[in-house]
Amino acid sequence: MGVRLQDVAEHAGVSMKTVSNVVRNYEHVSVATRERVQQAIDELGYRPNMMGRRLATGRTGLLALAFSSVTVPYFAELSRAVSAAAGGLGYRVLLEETDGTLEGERAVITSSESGMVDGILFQPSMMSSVEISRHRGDVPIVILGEGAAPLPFDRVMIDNVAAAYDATRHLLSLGRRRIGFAGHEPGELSATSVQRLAGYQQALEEHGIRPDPGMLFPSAEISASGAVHGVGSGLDAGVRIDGLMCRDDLAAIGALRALSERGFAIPDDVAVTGWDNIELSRVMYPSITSVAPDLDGLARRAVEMLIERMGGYSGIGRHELVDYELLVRESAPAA
Amino acid sequence: MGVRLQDVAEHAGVSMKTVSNVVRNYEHVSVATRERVQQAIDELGYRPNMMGRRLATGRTGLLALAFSSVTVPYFAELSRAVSAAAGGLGYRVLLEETDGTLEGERAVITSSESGMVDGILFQPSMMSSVEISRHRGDVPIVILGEGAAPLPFDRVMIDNVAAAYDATRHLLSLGRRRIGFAGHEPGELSATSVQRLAGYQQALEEHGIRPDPGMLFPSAEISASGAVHGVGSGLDAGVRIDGLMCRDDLAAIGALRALSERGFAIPDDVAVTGWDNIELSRVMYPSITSVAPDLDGLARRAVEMLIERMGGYSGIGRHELVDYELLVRESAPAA
DNA sequence: ATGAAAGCGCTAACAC
DNA sequence: GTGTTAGCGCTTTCAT
Repeated sequence: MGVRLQDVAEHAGVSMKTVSNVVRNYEHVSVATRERVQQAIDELGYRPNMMGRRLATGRTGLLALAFSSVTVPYFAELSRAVSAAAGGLGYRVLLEETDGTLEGERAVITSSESGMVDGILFQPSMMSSVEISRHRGDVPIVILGEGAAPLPFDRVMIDNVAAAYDATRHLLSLGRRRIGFAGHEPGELSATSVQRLAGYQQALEEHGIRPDPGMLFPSAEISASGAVHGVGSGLDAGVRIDGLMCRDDLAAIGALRALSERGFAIPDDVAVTGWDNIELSRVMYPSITSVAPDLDGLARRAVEMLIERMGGYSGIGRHELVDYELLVRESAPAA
Repeated sequence: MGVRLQDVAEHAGVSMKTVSNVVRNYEHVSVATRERVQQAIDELGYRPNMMGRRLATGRTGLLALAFSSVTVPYFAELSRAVSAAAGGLGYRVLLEETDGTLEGERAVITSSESGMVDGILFQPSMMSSVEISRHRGDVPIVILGEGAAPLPFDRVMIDNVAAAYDATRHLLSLGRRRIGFAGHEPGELSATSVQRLAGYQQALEEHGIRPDPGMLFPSAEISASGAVHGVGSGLDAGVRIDGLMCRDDLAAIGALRALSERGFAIPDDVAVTGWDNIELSRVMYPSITSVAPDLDGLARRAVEMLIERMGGYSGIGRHELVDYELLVRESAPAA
């Protein structure tokens, strides 16, 4: 294999300990020794072996970020934010995809116990709080998003009910009254959908509008094409709306297509809002008015809390909210 | 820390070796012993420690997949394909983002030498062939895509010139004659842009059309919004086209916006093609005619070749092509 | 079929 | 300031 610490030590005529000290920038090393060792390192092209170090120290410098799929733009953008936040604190990020299945989520939790990572940032979609909390590993977990979160765990999210309320109010301020909701699950609702629907409903009721179950357009799958069909079949069944709040930007993109295909003008006939502020929401035509979570803030707090846990902090679960903002764009412009 | 092999051995009243044999499904273990050990494993909740194993075996079971950014939909979809292919062969995939910078790419190559992964799938964008080939580590590398690829390395890609030729021919078959190209770099071209432009040019010339440099719409950045500006400013400068071949689907999405904003109907006024067949290309309105690489085939071959290299194969670099297909959709429908 | 013991590459007491 | 040495958890000859 490659060059070992031992080899460098011999080459420089010092002990392994000294080389190790140099490699890890330990301060109490004489300048002369340091130089000599560094030269040996360069000459031999020595690279420390992470596995050996891990075994000796008990830590890997790796955090896992687990979510359903990296092909969901929001998660891809979340990855960048988390990588940046973690990188700034000396950690690298290992992406784990769960496929949004129970088995996938369980596999992530289980494999985390194999010592590959020092901590996990987990955005659950299927696992229940009780099941997550059964995880009694020594690897700390911080929950991302509004999914199940056992009380003892830290969690970071935005206030989904409030943001959904704001988005719906925006649609109401445009004079829209027949406001639908699109993109939620057809059967049992995810926590995400529950909260966003709650904010939507609250805003309508405050305006004296009784939410109409007929104006709910579920998606067979949580994706853009799912929304194309969900919204499309509702429209074909004769449902008429003048506003549409979508569970996420992907659903909004699908809704845009379903509406356009049928000749509805956006925003004139139907004003549409999305959620997540993914990059493409700015490029769509029309661009999409969207709830924009403070992704950097979310990532930063999540990583900070995780590192505190890894450091031994064992206080009660902290549930923190980060900011969000309604970005008003063409699909539902200012009044 | 957690439960060790040692603990299981004591609990079951056998040696570590025997437990190890059971864990790794070694066949020569008596049924009785196996059962007893398995029970001890279950009772204690033992999970093998990957790091210890790695140190002892010299392998991690991890492959790195390196590309510029996971927020590029094509790379996200590539990740899925690679994960699936690798998973089937007993490997997990570690995603490495290079940010499309030289430092980022160098960091990936360098850190690979720290023993974290057994092999690397690398889609270069900046590093030159000579620099890549200077990598004399013991970690095998397989190159993905049409970027720089030193001869001694294996590489998998689709025939970019041929695919670009096909896409342009499709536009020509629609009767379009003023066909532009959008989304390439404004300055020095990437290998990707070079090849796609070559196929585009070839098709035009074969049709007796002299490629017009004025119909080239570079993007300040390789992204959808880059294309919005690139195509937009060309249009505003008075360039008129009836067909547009885009370097990738993101550029096509940007072009769609730039054209629509200015009142051009797609495909009637301008027929547009993309590249990569990302999920959203099917959902756009109009949906995007796109060059669809056989992603699964590409991922499978790449992983297979990498594993062969990891297994010690040291033949000359194999440069393989996988299939592609022009998916005809609304933005440039069949004639 | 199972056990004993020697490492894999590195770190961390503990000496000096 | 630097060297010695004992592990970290696991695999793996080599015996038995």
